[in-house]
Amino acid sequence: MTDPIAPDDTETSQQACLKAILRMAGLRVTRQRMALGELLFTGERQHVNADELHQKAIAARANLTLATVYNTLHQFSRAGLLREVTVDAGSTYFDTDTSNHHHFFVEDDKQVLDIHPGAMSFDGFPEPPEGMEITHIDVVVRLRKISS
Amino acid sequence: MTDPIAPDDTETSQQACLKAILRMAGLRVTRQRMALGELLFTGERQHVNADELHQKAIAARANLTLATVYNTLHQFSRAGLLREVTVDAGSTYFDTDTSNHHHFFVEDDKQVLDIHPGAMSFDGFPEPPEGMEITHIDVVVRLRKISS
DNA sequence: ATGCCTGCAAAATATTTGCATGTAA
DNA sequence: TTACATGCAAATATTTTGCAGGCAT
Repeated sequence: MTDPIAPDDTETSQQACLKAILRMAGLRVTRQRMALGELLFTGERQHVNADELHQKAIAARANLTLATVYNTLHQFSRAGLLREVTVDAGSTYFDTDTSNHHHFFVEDDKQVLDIHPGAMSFDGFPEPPEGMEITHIDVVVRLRKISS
Repeated sequence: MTDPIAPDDTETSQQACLKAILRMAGLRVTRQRMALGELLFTGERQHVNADELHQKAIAARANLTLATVYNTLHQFSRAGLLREVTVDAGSTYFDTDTSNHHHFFVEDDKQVLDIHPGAMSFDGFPEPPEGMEITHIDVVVRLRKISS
C-alpha cells in the first residue's frame, strides 16, 4: 500500500499547495478535504452551499457524505478559508472570497454574486444598543430578472 | 351552535378590526388566523419566527399546528401584513413592521432589533448586472454582547 | 499505547406539500 | 351544489450530533 497523502510522482503542484494550505489552517490532510479544497479553491472564486458542493464532489468521483461536506465547510470557515454568507433563509452559502464585500442575490435562481468593493458605501453607522458591539455588517441587494 | 365568526356580544373592537384586516387582505376569517393575528398585530411591533409564534399560540390556548403557523405567516407576508427578514440561516423571521428599515441581529441570543430609519444611509447604490433590477436592499448589522 | 481528530450514520431541526374537510357563494 | 380555501399529517429539506475507527505523537 502506498500512502495516498505523501507526495508522489503523480502529485500536481496544485495538490501540494492545497496540502500546505490545510496544514497552515491546522487541519489534517485527508482525502475528503483535498477533494473539497480542489473544488473550492481552484479557479474562480465562487459561492456554494453544502448541497451544491456535495453534488460537484460526487460528479468528481469523490466519495463523501453530505454531513462531511457540512462539517468541512464549517471547519474551513473557522480556519478563515471561507466566509459564511446569510442571503437566503433556505440554505447557508459559503464564499471563497473572505475579504470584506457585499452581495447581490438573484431570487429567481438562488444565485449569489459579489458586489465590487467600493461600489457602495455607508453614510453613517447606526449606534449599537447599550452593551453591544458591531461584529459585521452584511448588505444583500436582492435582484429580479427583468421580464421583457 | 352559534357561528364563532359572526359578531356577537362578546366581540371586542380589536377582534372586529382584525376581521376587517383579514378580509381586506383577501383572507377568510378563521379561528387560527384570528388567534395568530391577535398575537402578531396587538401591541408592540415585533419579530417572530414560526416556532416562537407557535409556542405563544399554544400558551394562549389556541389549538393549531406548526404547519398552519408557517402557512399563515407566508399568507400574511404575501398579503403585505408582514415582511420576511433574512438575518439568520437557521430560521426565517417575520417583522410586523413592513416599512422600509434595516435590522440589528444579536448573534448570542438570536434576537432581531429594528434599526431606526435614518440612522444609516448609503453613499451610492451598486449597478445591477445586465437584465436585472433591484427589488430590495437588506442591511443586517450583526452584534455581540460585550463581555466585561 | 494513547488520546485527539475524522467522517459518517443517525438524530434533530426547519419547512413544504398533498389532501380530506370546511365554507362561501 | 360546487368549487375553491383551509389546516394539518406526512413528507421533504437542511443541519447537527455522537461515536466507532483512524492517525499522529
